[in-house]
Amino acid sequence: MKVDLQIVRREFCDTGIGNWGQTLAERVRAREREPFRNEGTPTAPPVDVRLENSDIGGMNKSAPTSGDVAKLAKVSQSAVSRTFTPGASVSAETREKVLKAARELGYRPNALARAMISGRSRLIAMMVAYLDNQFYPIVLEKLSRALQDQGYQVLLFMTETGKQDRVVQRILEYQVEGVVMASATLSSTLARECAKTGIPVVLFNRYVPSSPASSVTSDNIEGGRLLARFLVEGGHERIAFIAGAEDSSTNRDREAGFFKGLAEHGMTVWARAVGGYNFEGAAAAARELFSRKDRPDAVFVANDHMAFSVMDVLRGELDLRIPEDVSVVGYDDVPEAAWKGYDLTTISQSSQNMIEATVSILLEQIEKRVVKKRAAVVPSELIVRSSARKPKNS
Amino acid sequence: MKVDLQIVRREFCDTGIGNWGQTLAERVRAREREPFRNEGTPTAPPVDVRLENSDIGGMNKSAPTSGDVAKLAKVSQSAVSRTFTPGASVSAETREKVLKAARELGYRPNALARAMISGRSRLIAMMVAYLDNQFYPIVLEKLSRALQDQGYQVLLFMTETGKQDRVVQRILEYQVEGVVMASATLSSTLARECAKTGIPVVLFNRYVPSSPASSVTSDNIEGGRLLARFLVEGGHERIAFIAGAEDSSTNRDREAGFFKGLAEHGMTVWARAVGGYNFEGAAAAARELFSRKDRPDAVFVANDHMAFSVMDVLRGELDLRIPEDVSVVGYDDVPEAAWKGYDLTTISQSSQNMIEATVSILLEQIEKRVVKKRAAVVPSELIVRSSARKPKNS
DNA sequence: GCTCTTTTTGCATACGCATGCAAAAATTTT
DNA sequence: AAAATTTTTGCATGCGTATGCAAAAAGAGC
Repeated sequence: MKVDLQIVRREFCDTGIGNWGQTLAERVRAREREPFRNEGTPTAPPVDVRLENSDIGGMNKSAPTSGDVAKLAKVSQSAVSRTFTPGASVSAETREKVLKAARELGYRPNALARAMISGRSRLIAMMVAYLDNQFYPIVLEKLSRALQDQGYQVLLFMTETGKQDRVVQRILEYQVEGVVMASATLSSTLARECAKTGIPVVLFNRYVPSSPASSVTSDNIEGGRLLARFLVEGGHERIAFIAGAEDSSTNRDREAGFFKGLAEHGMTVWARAVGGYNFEGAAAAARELFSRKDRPDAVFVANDHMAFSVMDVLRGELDLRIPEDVSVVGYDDVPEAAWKGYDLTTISQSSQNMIEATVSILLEQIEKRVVKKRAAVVPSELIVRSSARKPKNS
Repeated sequence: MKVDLQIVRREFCDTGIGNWGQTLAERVRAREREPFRNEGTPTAPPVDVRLENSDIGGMNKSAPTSGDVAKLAKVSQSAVSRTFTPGASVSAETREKVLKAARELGYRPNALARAMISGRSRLIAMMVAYLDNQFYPIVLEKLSRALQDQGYQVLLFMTETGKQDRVVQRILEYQVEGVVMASATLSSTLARECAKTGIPVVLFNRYVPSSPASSVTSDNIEGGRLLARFLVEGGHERIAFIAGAEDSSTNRDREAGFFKGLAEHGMTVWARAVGGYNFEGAAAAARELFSRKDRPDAVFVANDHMAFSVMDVLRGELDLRIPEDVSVVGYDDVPEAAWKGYDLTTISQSSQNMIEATVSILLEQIEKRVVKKRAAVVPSELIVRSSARKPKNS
């Protein structure tokens, strides 16, 4: 077994020899005449490593088990298990023996077996519908890191409208200990299905009163109000709104707060269109709103992702200047909003805070084995940039 | 057991009552006076669902097993297993009985147990260092979808430089059947570590000659050449380069191809700086290159992500016009490159093709149980937009 | 030294499922 | 109708680990 491994490694070394620079030069030269090459030949000759039942010389090598370690360390399998279980009762002496043997064999506990026996998979499912709105990749990254730090892993599930049921089945088959549904447009019956099984579900950036699932949102209503006030105080008179997906709670709340905010200043919305939270929809909505005469002089686009599209249409197609002719504000404060090409005034919903709330809700419910509906609302903050005319006195 | 569930559900319904509109209005009103509220009280009273060892009335309810289904259907456990194993030998009659019982109990096969016994976890690890460069979220999304379609799931691992070893341990503990390392800056010894265990590893967007891991890249050398030619033919005379991470293969190849391309037209690079594939590094590099007199009239930035930052500095801080004063080209063709605020001329490395290659390499090696180094190179295509002066005759 | 308490250890079992094997049932052939 | 063949079924076992339990070992106190 050890010998086998050595052979394998020597093979790798043999074929991999040659320093980087030379290899690179070769590759450059090789491509000088033939510009494109699909599935190009590997620079180094392929290295074959046959595994599996070659039955030559007896046992197939496979990952060492706790039993193997036990045998080598001359202790029981339980001792090995306890060595790798924090808080279990092992003497320092046997622990050392076990660790030594484990190192020698390259032993790693099998997380799946552990999950089975202990009923704790340490897996959290993350359901996402799309990752092109930059808000979600960032959430995914932060959530994944936070959970990793707590000893959990993220199992990723991409959903498509229509196929969501099957995805939920898969999630449950994998015995995940919690579910984060991060998409504004996921069917809420899914959350109920999950909750039926007793695993905690967090609707991320979404709130459904009738659902048993917990939720984490920013204060979308307040965010909408802040934007309304900002635009009104900026002296705008024809203020429009471009909605996201109309059946999403984020859109409803942002819109409700926005309208409320307008009303508080004695105004109403000048025009409204629906962008569906996607790029093309937003562009179409912008064309619709701004090609009539009496066009709006300001527009709140329900999220940043759409706002970029709207700004492209306004400047590129309709020759309008931002913010001189039209003010544009968005929602989310994704990184691109700070890029100078857009410099978008927007509402920051702190992904950091939202992640922390999510993790804390999940872990609490997992550990206490109590699924309790919680709704965390993190504050919204107005981020003023240059895409909208500012109030005089601020 | 069934009764319990009913109770739980009724509780949910009771608290969740009230149509959306009313709830919304309430929430709006509730916030009129107190603008911000952290961890706000949930709109609906919390719903408690106690699970677990209440020991009242005997058994705890837990997920039904194949044994439970077998008992109800009056067949053996094997029959249940075979019903859920495609291609196994079951008569239509018993299959029906089993399915009926399964439906009745809400049975779902336990993927972890299945993985243990069959040795096939159907889990693929995806290692990523960061998701702020939009190229990677897109890859993650597409890869995840593609694998899902093949019956696999993606287990996500975020790595930080320094903590990578621990992450690899975790990956291996979860018995993943394959690993995709999607980051230009991952230590290559990790790939070797994985390969030692006999599971296929694909370096995504990275190539390491000395590593046993397979790789999928775009033709970075050719891409660099194409850009060089494009800039030269565009009449630029002082062409600069801003590198990414210097130890990454993407940067080396892009740079090598670019220099080669310049050389083919009798030119050499005018200036060079290092941006490290991150936003701030790129900005600093731009300031460095463009604040001396005799500033470049064109710059190739090693990826789009950095290019956006460079463009912001050029236009925002240095008051240069693009492309009139400076031409900028990037690499990757991330979605933002098409946004009108940047409209970046770049090289498209087709994530679609790269994903397909990745999946095909992985699945082939998983199924045949043979780990063989393969290096797929997908073609690079020049995408001409407006951020760089174009050649006269094209 | 001996008893009493605390810690350590190994045994045995269970987690939920897949699968080889042989018996049973169904089907085909003679 | 009996024999030969094919299909279906159940039994038993094992995947790799965690853990309750009782036996063994190690300390503590006298």
